[in-house]
Amino acid sequence: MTATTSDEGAAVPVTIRDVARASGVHISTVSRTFSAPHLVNPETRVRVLACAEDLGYRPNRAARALITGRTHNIGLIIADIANPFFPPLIKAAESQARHRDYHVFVADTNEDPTAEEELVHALAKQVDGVLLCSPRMSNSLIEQLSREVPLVVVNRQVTGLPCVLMDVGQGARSAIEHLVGLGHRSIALLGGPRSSWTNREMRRAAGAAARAGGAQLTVLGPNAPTEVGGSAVAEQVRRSGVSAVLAYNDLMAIGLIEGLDALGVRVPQEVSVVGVDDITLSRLTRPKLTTVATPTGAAGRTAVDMLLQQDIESPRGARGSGAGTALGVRRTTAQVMLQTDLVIRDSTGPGPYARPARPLAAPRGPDPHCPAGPGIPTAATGDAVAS
Amino acid sequence: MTATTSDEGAAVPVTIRDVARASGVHISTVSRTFSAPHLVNPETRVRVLACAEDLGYRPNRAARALITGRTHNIGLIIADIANPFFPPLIKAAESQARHRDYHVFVADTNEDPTAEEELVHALAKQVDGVLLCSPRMSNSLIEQLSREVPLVVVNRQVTGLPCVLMDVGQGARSAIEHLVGLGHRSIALLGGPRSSWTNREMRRAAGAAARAGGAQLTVLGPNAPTEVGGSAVAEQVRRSGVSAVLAYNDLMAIGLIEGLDALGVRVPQEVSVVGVDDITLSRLTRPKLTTVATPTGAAGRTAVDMLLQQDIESPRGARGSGAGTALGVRRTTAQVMLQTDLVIRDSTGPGPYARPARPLAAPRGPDPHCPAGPGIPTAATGDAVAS
DNA sequence: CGTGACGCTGCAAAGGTTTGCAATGAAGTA
DNA sequence: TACTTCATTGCAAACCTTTGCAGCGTCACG
Repeated sequence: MTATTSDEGAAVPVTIRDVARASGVHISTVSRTFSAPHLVNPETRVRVLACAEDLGYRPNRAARALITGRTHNIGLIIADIANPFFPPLIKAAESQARHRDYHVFVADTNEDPTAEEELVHALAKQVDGVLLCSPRMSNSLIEQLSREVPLVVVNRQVTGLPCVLMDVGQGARSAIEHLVGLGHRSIALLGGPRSSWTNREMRRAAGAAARAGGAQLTVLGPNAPTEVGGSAVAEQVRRSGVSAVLAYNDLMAIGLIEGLDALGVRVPQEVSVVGVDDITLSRLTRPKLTTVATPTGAAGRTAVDMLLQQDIESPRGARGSGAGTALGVRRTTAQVMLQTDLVIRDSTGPGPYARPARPLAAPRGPDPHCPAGPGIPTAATGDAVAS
Repeated sequence: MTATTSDEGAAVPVTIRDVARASGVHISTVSRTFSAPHLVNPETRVRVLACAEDLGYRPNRAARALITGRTHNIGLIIADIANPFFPPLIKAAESQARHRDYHVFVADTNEDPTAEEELVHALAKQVDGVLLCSPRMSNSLIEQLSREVPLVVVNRQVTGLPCVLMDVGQGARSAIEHLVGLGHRSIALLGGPRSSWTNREMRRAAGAAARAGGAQLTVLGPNAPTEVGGSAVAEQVRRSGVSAVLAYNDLMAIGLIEGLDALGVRVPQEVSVVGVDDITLSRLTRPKLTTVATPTGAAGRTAVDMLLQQDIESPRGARGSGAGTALGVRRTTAQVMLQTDLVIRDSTGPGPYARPARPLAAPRGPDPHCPAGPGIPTAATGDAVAS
């Protein structure tokens, strides 16, 4: 009869001390049995393990963290869990973390910069590092927070901090070239949140690509990066008279298509629409969405790797004179840029300046209006990855 | 010059002790300044707060948790974050928790019962309680785990534990009655995961309703509760010759519609499809999905409330002789059942035994085959909540 | 037989915070 | 004046674990 575990209800929390008492050894031996098994006699070890099992002992991770300075948790701060862009990233990060014996805690900020900051503070001491995904707060605040807890930023470039980026610039360029190749010369860009790095990148790249292709780009926004954000601008898109739209986001693209549909504007017959992300949903709506696929899974994995690598090379343990949770010297500050891919489906079609479908034996002569800038490398158009 | 906060890089973690030194009081006074302000002299308080602000002090929640036994965190274990059913629940839970000064940590299990168990253990000491959403593990295991950490179960009935349930039985009944009312007599039920409580409830209720309505119910499954799970059974649905399908889930319903489409079977002209959940997506696909709306937001809020209530009434603090983290005496064991609602959209239409569209002045006489069970309260059919 | 090495274990401090209790001093009451 | 009350603060134990150091016994080697 040691620490009685009453079988019904209310279990008394069993600590390392109970196990020590039960197995007749010192608590340090029990501790070592779990954290440094090779240091304890095999016989003792099995006895201790048996007692622990018997009592249902589980090490208190909070107490352990207090002294080691390592929680074996990582935090994942997400702008909006409801955006289907994120779950694949979350799952990839989780699986990668699990392989390294880490747990992931996800927190949602509702696109609110204040919530972001508060969450970083709240997580700081309970995790070994934080992945900041598509943050909405300022770069300077991010830098400041990075002094409190190791940070890896996803979808945002912050100098001096490790970042995982997706090449949406390249993606936007491909999309514009695709549209230009289809004969569109008047294109709208549906902007996302103002504080989004992705948004700025797309704008820059799309502008340049349009200029190079002899097309005119109208920027509409900023808008909420959701379906309603997209459907809300449908009227504006129609009035603007463009024949094609590149949306910040698949969700917005889908919302826009809905909105246009409600206005009696057909996609892609009257307006072509391209999204970004290639969320699962984009394959399920009609028309299926042409979109720029982003490597979300790879981003999650990479981000976790970078965070853990950074943790490992820094001093572990908060013992001694102090520099606590893995801060300090020489942090990896690598910035990784991942490729994106244009996936052509059914929401894009020939525009007003389109050349005839079959280059040879064309029924109608080539469109005289087409000023098709000479050297545009019109990326794969007809025969691409179409679903 | 007290604890120097080197401005570039590597900040030394500042503790309560630093603040005490800086403001010339004992650490206990600093502690009280934060956790029991009314106990300290206003003048002292402002001085301490100023120093704390100055040094950038933040209480170490892990250490605090170690002694109070309260982390002010709650864990949220989710079967599959990628299922759009969950985000609204997560967000509602988060917002409710935030109001009560709690943080929510979300973890995804990939529908894996083992991961579920492991996650509960990992979370146990780092949160004050766990919300188990649509768990896949056994009831007995859940009961056992509930001895380690306060638990609230969502979408599963476990006797002796607080549960938040959605009345999918009622939902399935309404759906079947709707279909029967439309003239369907041969209906399939697309089952979900075997270990799902919702699945069993639906099966039971749908079976009863079909019997009452004089229709025949074929159960197909179990299946993965995803689009691919749905599209995978399209062929089987076609072969079975049913004219209507009730799917476990909107995702499956949408997948099924896709799959049928690929086989050239049109919805709702040839087969009617009803989903469950009313995820945002169900309004965006064509045809728009008829579905049983579940109150996910309410479920999230209620679950958090029940958990916190349970925490509050139990002994706080792990001081004294012990019953530690909020276990014990008289836990609330309420089981809440939330209403569901049938939302009729475009994926359901008249079946083979349909009565003519206009009851009066019918062009064709009433179908002689229709054995329409006398007293079926065919819930709102034509003029319902249609989008 | 003495010495050193080694394997195993115990001791105690440390990590950052909370909190019951006691001490201090001032104000109020009799 | 003596005694009580009250507000404020300090003291130190406690939470659970890890870990450097030292002690002990055993064994091998010289």
